[in-house]
Amino acid sequence: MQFNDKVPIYYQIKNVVYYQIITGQLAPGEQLPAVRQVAVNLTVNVNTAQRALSEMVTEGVLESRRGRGNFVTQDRAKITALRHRVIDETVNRLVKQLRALTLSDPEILRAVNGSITKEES
Amino acid sequence: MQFNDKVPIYYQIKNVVYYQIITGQLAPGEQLPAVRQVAVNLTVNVNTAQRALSEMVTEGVLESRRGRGNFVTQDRAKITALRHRVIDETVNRLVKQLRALTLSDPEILRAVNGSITKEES
Amino acid sequence: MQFNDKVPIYYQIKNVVYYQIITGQLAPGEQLPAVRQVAVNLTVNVNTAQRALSEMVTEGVLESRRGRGNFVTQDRAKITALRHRVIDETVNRLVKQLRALTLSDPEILRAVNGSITKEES
Amino acid sequence: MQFNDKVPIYYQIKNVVYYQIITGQLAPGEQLPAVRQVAVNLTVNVNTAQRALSEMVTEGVLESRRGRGNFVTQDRAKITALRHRVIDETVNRLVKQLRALTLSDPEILRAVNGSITKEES
DNA sequence: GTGGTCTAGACCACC
DNA sequence: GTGGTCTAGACCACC
Repeated sequence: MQFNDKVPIYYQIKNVVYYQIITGQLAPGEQLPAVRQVAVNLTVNVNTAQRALSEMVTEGVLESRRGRGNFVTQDRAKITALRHRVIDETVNRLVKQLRALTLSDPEILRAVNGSITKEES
Repeated sequence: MQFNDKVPIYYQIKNVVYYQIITGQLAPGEQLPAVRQVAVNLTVNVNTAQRALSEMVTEGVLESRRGRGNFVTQDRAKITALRHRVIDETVNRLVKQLRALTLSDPEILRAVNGSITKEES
Repeated sequence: MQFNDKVPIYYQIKNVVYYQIITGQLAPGEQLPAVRQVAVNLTVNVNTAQRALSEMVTEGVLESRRGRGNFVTQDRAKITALRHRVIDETVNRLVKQLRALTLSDPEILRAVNGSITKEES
Repeated sequence: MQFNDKVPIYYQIKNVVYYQIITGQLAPGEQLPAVRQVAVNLTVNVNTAQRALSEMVTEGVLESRRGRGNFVTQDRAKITALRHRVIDETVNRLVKQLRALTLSDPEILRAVNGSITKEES
């Protein structure tokens, strides 16, 4: 009997920022709060916040301007690609979970369709 | 900026057991490890494990036989109902996430369909 | 030879609150005293009081507003259902006791009728 | 907010013995276990057990034979009277509770009738 | 051995 | 301030 998925914190931070960029809460070119501020906001170690941000810089989602701060990329194509990547990961995770629940592929489709059709979801 | 999943531990435990029951790793009528054993296995306090199990007893998913232990219900209908409940919650959570990613309903369906069709997921 | 009622304390607390809600001493939507206050009033541990209240939240009899307090449900149908549930349990317990006292069903009815008719009860 | 009914222990003991006599588990003339034994069985103080028994002796339900022990009365009329007394108290208590739950007298009768009619009670 | 309940005390999240 | 969760440790009932 195992549980504790233990998604690393820096990974969770990345996802939060991803969502904000995809939904436009963080616009292209917009400046992010200072790393130290991010760390305080999330009650997280500065190094953890730094790791999350620097990985996103590597990915090209963020741009780091030395001494100025971190900024959302202005490259719309990169944001679109990010959106597709996050969607894919989300959907794949779900499909995996549903298959683990012994659902066949047609049943999965029907379940998703049912959830969409309902108004209250 | 918020993240902290903060899914209570007892809730996570419930989900692990749910999965084991739904997938048949825990068969109907099968005995669970003793509460204290569950607590040790998950490095969790006995009360926390107890809470998870006793809630599942209330739900009818488990049966508690005083002084004997906890057992998976023998009532197949309850297990089926549990499976549907867990599936619903899983799918609804996904749909919510995808909508948050600004996906329209047809896009959601297409995305799920795409994920299923791919072999490597 | 067994006796020890051993009705758990949290269960007794629930019953007290049930009565207050059913009789209207606690009106729909009314706020309950803080959990810690309830615990002090009943000279009971906070966790015990918390357990009683949170079970009633699960049942839908109470509503918990995080950081604000616990409130009686505004849903009159739930209160009516609660009243019926408590009545049923009370009556069933009695009938069981009377049958244990070797009363036949007609004798039970006659006894209840007699008790009602008397003025001094 | 009050609860703790606090039915005195000696009173609870009396009720247990009453039931045993009424249902015939303790036959007329039958000897009861020694007071010290009763106390041990119920994990109760000897004085408490003694009080329960001596009150029942006063009531004529039990007979104490010095140096021999306590015995159920042989007088059937007393047992019958006891049965009626216990029934009356039980029924009156119920009626009181149901009235507290804002039930009218006809509703009480209907509720009891309903409970009797159901097979599963 | 098993589960069920309770207390004491802590820490967190939301307000 | 409010409720929610968790740990540590105890004691009881049933087996």
